[in-house]
Amino acid sequence: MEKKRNAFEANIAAIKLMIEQDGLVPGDRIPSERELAERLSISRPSVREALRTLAYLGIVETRHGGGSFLLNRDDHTYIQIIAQFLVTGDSKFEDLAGTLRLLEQAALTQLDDLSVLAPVVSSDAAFRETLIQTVDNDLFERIWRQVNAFHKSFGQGELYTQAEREQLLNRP
Amino acid sequence: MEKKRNAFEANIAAIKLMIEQDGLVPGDRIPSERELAERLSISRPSVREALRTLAYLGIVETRHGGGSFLLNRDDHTYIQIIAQFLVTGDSKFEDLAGTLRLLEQAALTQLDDLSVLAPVVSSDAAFRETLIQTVDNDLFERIWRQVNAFHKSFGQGELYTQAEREQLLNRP
DNA sequence: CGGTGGCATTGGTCAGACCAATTACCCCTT
DNA sequence: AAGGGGTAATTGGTCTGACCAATGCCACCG
Repeated sequence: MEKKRNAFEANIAAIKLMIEQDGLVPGDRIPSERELAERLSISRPSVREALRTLAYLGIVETRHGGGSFLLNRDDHTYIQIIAQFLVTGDSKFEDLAGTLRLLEQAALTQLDDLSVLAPVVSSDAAFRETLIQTVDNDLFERIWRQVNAFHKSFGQGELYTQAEREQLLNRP
Repeated sequence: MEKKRNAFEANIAAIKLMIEQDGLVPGDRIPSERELAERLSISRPSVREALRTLAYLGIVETRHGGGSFLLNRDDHTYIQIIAQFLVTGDSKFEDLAGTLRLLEQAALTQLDDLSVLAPVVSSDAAFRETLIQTVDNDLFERIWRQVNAFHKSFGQGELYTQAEREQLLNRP
């Protein structure tokens, strides 16, 4: 019952919970701001503060006069938006590349048949995409995809050179 | 110039620009909501919608009665936000355990000196915690921590048996 | 039957008010 | 003069109500 402390975040959680309980799926329209305010017993400005944050994170989309809609999880743009604030993020950029290498290294140790990678060894993106999909773990794949999107938002090129990719296929 | 399209995002950009132009550094106090509204020629509710989003992303912190302060970028709570959305909803439980194993497998391949793990081989939690820390990658560690927390919330016990942990130390 | 204009709905923005927490400041005591 | 305490000003938190702007629905008209 820690009520008073985080009313704002509680409102965000309440809206997300309501979306869940109403069984809304991506593309569905969510209740109007006025209806949300009434159902949650909060004011419309409070609803809006939560809704704008969700919209900024790319979880919902609002159309003037039309309503608010639940977006696909893959449409989330918050990573690019957050990256906008990381003007001095060079030190953390190494974390991104390092994490990607770790994730892909893990996938590689799981892989028995390396032949599936041979056709895509010439493309960095396709090579890594294929590698991750061999794991067949939805959560793992989502994590990789988000980190990769974050990494790409910094405008970097290939993660491995062609020679590195070929070497990875011969090692294990 | 700028279109009417995205007044909200324009407000966020304007606040960010003002922070830059005022030469504010992490820890500094930013102008009050009322002053921001006046300087940007927008209403206080509009200022609040932008500020609340920045606060949710961990870029600023607001203290009731005290003001709003610029946070250190190294806090990067945005990673927590990203992780929070990665590990919500329909993640299958077996994906959680599988992802943890993958992450720890990746850490293991990076580790040269296995002796640091010997003292903690008797404890599943300590073993895995120590293993992750050897990577020295903040983003990687946070991702692991979030997945592990979610896994624990399902009330599961040890991820590896004692025999499995000892085997991991002898393999490479 | 199709187009179209009006009206209800919904998001966008604003002004003002009041409460709650914090901070600043002045005055009194020592 | 220095320190402490209490009060007023400042600031964020929330709400009410209002009006504008964009959209969508639907009855009406051609």
